[in-house]
Amino acid sequence: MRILSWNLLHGGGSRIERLAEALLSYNADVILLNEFRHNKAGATLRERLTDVGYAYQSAPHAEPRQNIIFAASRIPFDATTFPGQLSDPQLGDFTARVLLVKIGALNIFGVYMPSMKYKRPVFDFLLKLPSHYLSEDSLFMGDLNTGRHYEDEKGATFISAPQFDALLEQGWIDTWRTRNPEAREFTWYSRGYNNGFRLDHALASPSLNSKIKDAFYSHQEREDGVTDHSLMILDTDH
DNA sequence: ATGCCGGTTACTAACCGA
Repeated sequence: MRILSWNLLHGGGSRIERLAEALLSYNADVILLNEFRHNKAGATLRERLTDVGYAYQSAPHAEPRQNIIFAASRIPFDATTFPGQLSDPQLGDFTARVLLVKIGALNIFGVYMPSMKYKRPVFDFLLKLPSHYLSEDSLFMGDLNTGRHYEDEKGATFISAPQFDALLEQGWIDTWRTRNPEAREFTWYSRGYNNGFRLDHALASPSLNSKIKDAFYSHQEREDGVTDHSLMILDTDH
């Protein structure tokens, strides 16, 4: 099974045809998108996906201008979004940021992490998930908007790096890093900081990790200006 | 050192995103 994750940047807009073309070229079984929007570009993309067999699609309810998470699959799945659980006493409620795509015994949590302090309740939600997920075939995949200091960024600027590390300490496995321990690749580039950051990740449970044949990024589309993030692909034995 | 930028649109000002 091939699982693909990609951030469209503000729903895609006029770039949507280029995004669709690149997306479909990878022939993934399951597609997780960040910054999808329920607007014209979103509808165009859904049509393209439906046309080539992605009959199963899911996204939380949202206003057309909101950037949300979206999943499409050629294999039937059960979808669960997590909005209510993510309310925070200090930060308030916000749109669903986690979309569970359940395919048989495989739990794929598509994640679109907010920025800055708004990451905290979403990380807390992931950290407090029932422990059975870690012993099953499970995955957190998407734009986590963070990574490890000095490894996924040049310095130590990530706000939620301790929570990212806490997920790894729980036993979640950074599928790309464990296969590329010394590599330095980035999935987003800041012109302001003049630095690259690896923000897009796939964290797998041990049993799922043992079934992953390959975990890699494609940077070409980002370099060509199709969107501002690299895309990520996982190939599993499923 | 994130918006002063840059992309998007229930558009041409307001929103969102490292």
